[in-house]
Amino acid sequence: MSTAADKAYSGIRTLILDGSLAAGEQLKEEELADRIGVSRTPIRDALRRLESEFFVTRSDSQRSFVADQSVEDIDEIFTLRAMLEGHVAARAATVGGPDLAAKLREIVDSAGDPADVDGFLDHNADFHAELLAGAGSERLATMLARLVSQPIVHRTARHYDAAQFERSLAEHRELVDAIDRGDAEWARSVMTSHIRRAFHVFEAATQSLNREK
Amino acid sequence: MSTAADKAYSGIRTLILDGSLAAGEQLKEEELADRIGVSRTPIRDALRRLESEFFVTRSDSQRSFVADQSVEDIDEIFTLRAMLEGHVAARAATVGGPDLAAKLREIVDSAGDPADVDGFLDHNADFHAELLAGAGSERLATMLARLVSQPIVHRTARHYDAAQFERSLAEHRELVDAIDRGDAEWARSVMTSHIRRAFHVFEAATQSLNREK
DNA sequence: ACGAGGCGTTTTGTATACAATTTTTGCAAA
DNA sequence: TTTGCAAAAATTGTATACAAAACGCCTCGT
Repeated sequence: MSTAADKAYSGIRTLILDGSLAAGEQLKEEELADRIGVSRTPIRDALRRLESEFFVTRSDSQRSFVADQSVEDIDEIFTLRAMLEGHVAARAATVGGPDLAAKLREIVDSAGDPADVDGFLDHNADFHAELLAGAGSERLATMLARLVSQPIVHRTARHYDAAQFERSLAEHRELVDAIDRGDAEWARSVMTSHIRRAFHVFEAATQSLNREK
Repeated sequence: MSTAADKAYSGIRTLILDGSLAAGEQLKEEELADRIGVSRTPIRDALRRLESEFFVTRSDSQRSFVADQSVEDIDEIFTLRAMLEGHVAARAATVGGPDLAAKLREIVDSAGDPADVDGFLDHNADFHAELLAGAGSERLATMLARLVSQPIVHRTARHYDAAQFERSLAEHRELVDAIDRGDAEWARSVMTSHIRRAFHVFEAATQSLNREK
């Protein structure tokens, strides 16, 4: 977070995520520059980066807008994520083997109190990161990073109850078994279910939220 | 191609693809600026864009390098592409239906002389574009665009013989049938084979090329 | 009323100077 | 020789001024 470009990036990202900048709204470089306190140059950098992560879209004539994330969009994101992470799991099972399984098992076993949401999020992030490293595919890692916006993961986890945390852990354990045995298709299936289930938790939470209005 | 940024983008891209800039070589903004005849600002833009398309990577400390595309990298690209385009085909079959099939059939039927490589490439691009539009997923379209470097598609097609062009057309026709009937899994399978086969043509061509040395 | 075209305003694009950072170089001491 | 360190050089980051392009509004003609 040391450079102005990073400041611009996380600044704009935050403004979008907390709703200060509404979906569909136009992003004006100069206005953002004033608001964040840097010049237009790092703002432009940040906009390009946010564009690559689908937070911002550009019109045919280079104007930037806040991308809207409807439920359909989020469904699409989870679908793509399930596909890509399923592939990661399969690859990890093929190339990682028992060595990778051992490392992952260590992470799973160190999981703390299921009631601690932040602890779970850290553990979850560690697990997925180690798995991604184990699959050894740079491109895949980059594509996933661009696709998976952590705020969505966090919002999803905040709606987990104790049983769901347990289930998530159990899925991780099953995934480790699949990788230990080198069964790619098993690993893929477990991961796909894992992500799809997360989507439906998210969806249910969103709907109940909308009903409240 | 009207702006300086576009000029920088395609200029650098060309330098990479024709080998003037070797894989792993460092890209210096000022040097590129001199070489292409624009200032550093549009060069930086272009580098970010090329980075999002996996042509350029950046070190931990922001230096840019030409990404090397080994056979393993290309295998990975085709694998990811097969997965994503397979998904496009499945989605197109689900949401597009007979209407989309009719549009696609029109394109397939207008295919010209199989011996005309450029004609085939145009036809092929039209077909895949229409299919992508039919699937109606912005994010998927963007991800694919970033992943699929047209030069690789072109290089692959240059190694097709008449029988392979015919087979490619036949696969397109089968895909249209699958979409017409709304059979998502059929569509996915056809597309996956279509891409995997293209990979192996590319691979074979590359290997025979290496043997010549 | 309605569309075409022109003109001022707003917004993005580009060049350039300077600042900050990283890498390399050169030299001295162990 | 090797290591550590500091100065120099190379490279990227940032601000800013000006250029170019896009947009919106208004008028004018039909």
